[in-house]
Amino acid sequence: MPEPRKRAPRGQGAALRGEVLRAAMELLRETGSEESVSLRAVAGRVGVSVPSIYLHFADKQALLNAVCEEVFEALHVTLKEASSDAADPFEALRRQGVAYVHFALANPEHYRIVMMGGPSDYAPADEVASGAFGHLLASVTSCVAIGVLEGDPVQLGMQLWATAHGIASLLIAKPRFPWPPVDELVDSTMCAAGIGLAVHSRLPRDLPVADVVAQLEVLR
Amino acid sequence: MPEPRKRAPRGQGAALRGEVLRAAMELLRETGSEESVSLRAVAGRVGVSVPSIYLHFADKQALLNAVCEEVFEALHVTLKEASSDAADPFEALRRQGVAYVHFALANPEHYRIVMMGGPSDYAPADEVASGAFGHLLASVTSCVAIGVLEGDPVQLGMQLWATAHGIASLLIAKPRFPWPPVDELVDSTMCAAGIGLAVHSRLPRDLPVADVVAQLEVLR
DNA sequence: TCGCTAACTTAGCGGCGTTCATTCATCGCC
DNA sequence: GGCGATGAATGAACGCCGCTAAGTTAGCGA
Repeated sequence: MPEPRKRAPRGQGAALRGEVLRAAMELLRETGSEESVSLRAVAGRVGVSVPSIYLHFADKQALLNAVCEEVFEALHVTLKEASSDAADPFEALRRQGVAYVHFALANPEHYRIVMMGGPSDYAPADEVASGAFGHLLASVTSCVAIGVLEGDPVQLGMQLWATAHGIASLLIAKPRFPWPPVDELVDSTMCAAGIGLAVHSRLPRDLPVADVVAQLEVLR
Repeated sequence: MPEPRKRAPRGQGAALRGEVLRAAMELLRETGSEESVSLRAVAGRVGVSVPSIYLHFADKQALLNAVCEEVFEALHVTLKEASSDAADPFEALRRQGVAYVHFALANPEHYRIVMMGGPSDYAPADEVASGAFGHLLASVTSCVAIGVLEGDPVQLGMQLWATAHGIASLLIAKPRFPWPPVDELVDSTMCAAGIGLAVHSRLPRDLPVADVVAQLEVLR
């Protein structure tokens, strides 16, 4: 039943690291649940004994963190592609939000361990975090530059991130909930969030929302 | 070391259920991590043997689900109180959002198992879900009635829920992230979300956001 | 006093992450 | 060709976990 693996030649011990990482990601995808990614299951899939994993990963968490790095990078690439041919930075933001949620739904367990895990689960390295988040930040900064958004780009970026994450993580955590059609929910929420930020940032504090609504009637 | 517990009298077997549930919630709060709430730890705290728990809960998940029910109900009460003295339904929504995030941050592990757990972790009973969510829905419906919001109240409610959840769950999952001041982040995001929904729902499709922004200049 | 039964325990299963001492296989070197 | 050195990988075990089956204790009605 198990497939034994040939011992790596002298200098190639590190090859096992890649195989273990690969097996963990596959198991996560195939089983769809983190808890069934046990070291014994990973070792069995690679065709190796359990303690061999400890030659390349300090503990199970380190292995999962390595998985997270991969996922984070894949997310970064996805967001970059999604927004590459946007007409303007605001449109780029919307596309990134939609792509973000779609990525999460396409890789729910991967997304879960990266973004919904325990507080100690994964603290992305600075360069990794600055990858995906930095890309988002660049679009936000462009929006501020052309006057569509106002305020601190970091805070604006986090608010948009939180919005996309809110939809993604709820859809993942509560799949049985009677959600409306996902695409419409995602698109509409991201649009509303963007517009909300644009509008809110240039409103006088505590202006009754009714006044805003009234003013907008002329746009219809 | 452990504190033995006196056997309950004849008809009072169910008393143990309450003690177990209480101990589980306390452990969750004190340790701040779900994984250290083991049946052995719970049983030890109650002063009882592990299998006794199975007299009242089918398995560990059932115990955690019972914890979730308690948390959900507490959340419901919190939201109701927060919005009870709001001037208008839109203000009620904002207050509910802020209270929601504060509740989550005050009870992070409880919030985690209810809202960020595995897909099978907790499917709230209909009457429980309709409690907290129903209350939110009522406020949304009022907003639609007075014309501040437009559209399907259920979808609008879910969008607001997702926004609040996004902030709460990110703050819980990534506590080391350099967040801006929480109160301001929460308040500003909830305001922006509400305004965004109000504005977005009454805009022609694909209206460039720049037009909206230009129109709003008069409000300054 | 006896028996029934609710309330609870003892003992143990298999699986988990982790560790330590050990074995195996390959390499450069004489 | 033999051989020690060393990198690659292992076997066995520990303590914890959720869970189960079988057994024990205590109080009530008859």
